[in-house]
Amino acid sequence: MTRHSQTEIAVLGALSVEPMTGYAVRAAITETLGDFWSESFGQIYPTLGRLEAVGHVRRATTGKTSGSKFEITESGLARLRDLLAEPIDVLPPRNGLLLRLFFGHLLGPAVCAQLIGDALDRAEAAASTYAAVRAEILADPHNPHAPYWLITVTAGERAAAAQVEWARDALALLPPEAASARER
Amino acid sequence: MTRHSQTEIAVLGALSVEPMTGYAVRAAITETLGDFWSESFGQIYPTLGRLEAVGHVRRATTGKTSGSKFEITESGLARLRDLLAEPIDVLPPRNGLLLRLFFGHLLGPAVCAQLIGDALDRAEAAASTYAAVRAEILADPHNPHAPYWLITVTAGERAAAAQVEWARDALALLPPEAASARER
DNA sequence: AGGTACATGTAAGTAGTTACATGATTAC
DNA sequence: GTAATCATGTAACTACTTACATGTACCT
Repeated sequence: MTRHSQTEIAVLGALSVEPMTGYAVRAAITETLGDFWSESFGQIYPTLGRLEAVGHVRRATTGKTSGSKFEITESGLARLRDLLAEPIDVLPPRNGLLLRLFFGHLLGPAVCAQLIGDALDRAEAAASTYAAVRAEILADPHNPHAPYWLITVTAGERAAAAQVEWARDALALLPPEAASARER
Repeated sequence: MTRHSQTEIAVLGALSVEPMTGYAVRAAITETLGDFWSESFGQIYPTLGRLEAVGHVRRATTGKTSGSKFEITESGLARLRDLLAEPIDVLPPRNGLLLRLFFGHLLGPAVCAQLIGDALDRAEAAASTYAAVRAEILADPHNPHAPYWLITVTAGERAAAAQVEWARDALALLPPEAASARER
């Protein structure tokens, strides 16, 4: 059972919204999907090449000598629908923060407090950006994607809020510094 | 900047709690850290071999002919402390569910409702198991790991609760079936 | 003219999974 | 005796990242 790349979904998905260069695909993914997806150039260009070879994507030259816009073809759109309908290939979880905290006894309360505090800051920062994204989506009510994009933003908001609450819980749960600062 | 494996942390961490066989390391990781970490045999045994070669782990033969208990050495414990203190190597996010929902317009509300419903079920199931884990930790109040393990359980509880809330939000946000069942 | 952003790609390497092979021990 | 579980490993493969190489377009 070979696991297959979901990169194709992200690339075809980006091109389904609007034709763009590979460079712009990368920018679109990091800016728009950045909170729950990521791709590097080393993945995007080979993927575009393969998609072009099988006709799921077409290269429309721009006026300029460098760069070309990629646009999705009918078969590419069909392929995207198929891929979206396939079962989700769940990655094994790998949460480095929780792994460290699980062995936090060896690390000591002070270092753990630092780790949790950093996570709290990141979560608060994330939470504050979602409001802006939400407003942006609501500004274009005719976009048929809007309800779905609101669903993903909501996921980000809920997750960030939960992280903030957890971080406060966690700081309260830490043992007092003196008690276990230095034990083997 | 080569990224280095955090597998070593998980393996040394497991052995720091108690000496055990490689097989048991795998079991301990999937059972205890399963919600936020995972390792396969293909990673564990080579890692144990490398750790043994540099003396961070020692093979204590059991009475039986097959299998041997691995135990962490002093240098292994020092190594673990170092690794735990290193900056967390964050994996790029890859959430297949949100990726699909972001392009949910192409998938249609019915399929999306199914995806969200499945996620809701999984989150509710996860939430119900955390209570048992919490009780287990609280049953052994002398364990110095207890506060840290409670912190990780709390993370799981908060995340699961947030998922449940999000799923309900999301189902409410989905456009009515007729509106976008079949377009473009 | 020089710097920054745009644009496309490749090469090398890591981390990880799955599947396979093999055997010992335990429980029934 | 046989099936399930315990136990240790290896081989093949995939996905992915980073770093490099190369060049164009635009702005000042």
